[in-house]
Amino acid sequence: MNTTKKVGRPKKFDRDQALNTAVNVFWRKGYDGASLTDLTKAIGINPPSLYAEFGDKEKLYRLAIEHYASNDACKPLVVFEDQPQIRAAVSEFLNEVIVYSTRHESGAKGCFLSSCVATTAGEVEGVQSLMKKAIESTEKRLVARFEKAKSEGELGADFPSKQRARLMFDLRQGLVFRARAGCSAASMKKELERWIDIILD
Amino acid sequence: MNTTKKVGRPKKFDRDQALNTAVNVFWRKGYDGASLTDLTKAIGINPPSLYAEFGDKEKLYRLAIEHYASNDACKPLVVFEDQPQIRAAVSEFLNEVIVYSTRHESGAKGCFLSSCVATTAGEVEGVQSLMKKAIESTEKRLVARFEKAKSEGELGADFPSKQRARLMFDLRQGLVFRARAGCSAASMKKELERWIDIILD
DNA sequence: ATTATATTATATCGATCACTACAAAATATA
DNA sequence: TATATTTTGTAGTGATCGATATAATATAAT
Repeated sequence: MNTTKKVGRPKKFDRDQALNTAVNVFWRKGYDGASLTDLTKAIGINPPSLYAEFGDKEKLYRLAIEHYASNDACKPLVVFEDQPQIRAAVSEFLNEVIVYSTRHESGAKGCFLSSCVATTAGEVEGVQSLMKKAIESTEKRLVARFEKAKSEGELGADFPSKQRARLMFDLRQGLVFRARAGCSAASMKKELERWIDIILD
Repeated sequence: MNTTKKVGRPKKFDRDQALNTAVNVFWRKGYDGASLTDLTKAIGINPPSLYAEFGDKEKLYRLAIEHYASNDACKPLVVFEDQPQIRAAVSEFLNEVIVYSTRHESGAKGCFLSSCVATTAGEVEGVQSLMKKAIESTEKRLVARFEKAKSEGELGADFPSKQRARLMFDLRQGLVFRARAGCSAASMKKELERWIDIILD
């Protein structure tokens, strides 16, 4: 009864797709580097439509961050949760980090949060707390996967899930930083096996 | 014979100090977020002086990056090289990373390269290669310190210096990212002992 | 058909951006 | 003292920034 057609001229854009496009533009150019012209042209709408839908540039930016953080835009996490074997999960997580930070659809390298949003943490209101939330939420999911492996007997009962989740997450930052600097996927995959050992003990 | 006084009105600023100030401004606001007004006011000069000395904003930015990378502005590296014992060196390196990424004179959190310059890697010409150079130069110095410890018998002859240098460097990115997100120094120091073990085997 | 509603596209707004022309000021040299 | 040289401070430049007022357009309801 509420999914029926609405009165008035129909929108010519999809909100989620627009947010996804906005993420990609911000990812490539940064918050200050991305102009309203960049954003509206990429989304395919005119400024008034953008302002009616998202408020202003700052609000759009925060919405883009939330969209990225919530929408499984960070594929490595999904892979990590879905792999049935824990060692394969860790391996695929790190592999996927390398893939998505070197070949993302946005054309940008690295990670949206750590290679781009981080710059605005002290400048744009609310960004720092969004970053912290994203970190906590990600670590929580990493820990949960380790705990699942423990309950299934894949990992010992004394396996320090929280510690290893943090370790894996921090190592990830190194990879996406290298990717942003232009390091090749191949060069980053070299040490991967050793890292898996370290993470799983 | 060439350190004598120069003809013409004397400059009222020091080039190195100006570059240091520029680093701090860029660190806080990012490349696009830092306006010429921000920069000239912080340095204490007028726009024409800045342009005569540094060319333009983009060139100043690249010079600031080089200044930061070359001038031991990254204190953890210096500490790592100076500590006589290798375990203390690793410990002090990580400790110093946490200190300088949470309490820097610029007022900004994180690391200039990974929390700020990274954003402009695909946008400002030459930045990506400067980042890569900084990574390679840093890793070379880390490796050299490990090799020194090997030659002094502190580490076994089979210690994989290159691998551990990369590991330590990548873990560092995690710390500075957390710092940028507002994580406290105390919360980051918790896992530190474990990390030292991992790095030194 | 007419009306109400919602989104569109056009054409801008003042403010700020990076940058510079110009002349006064401060030094060394002649 | 006079001249050459260099940097300074003032006062702007056109361009682009984020954001909007206005009116045309496209739908549903009457």
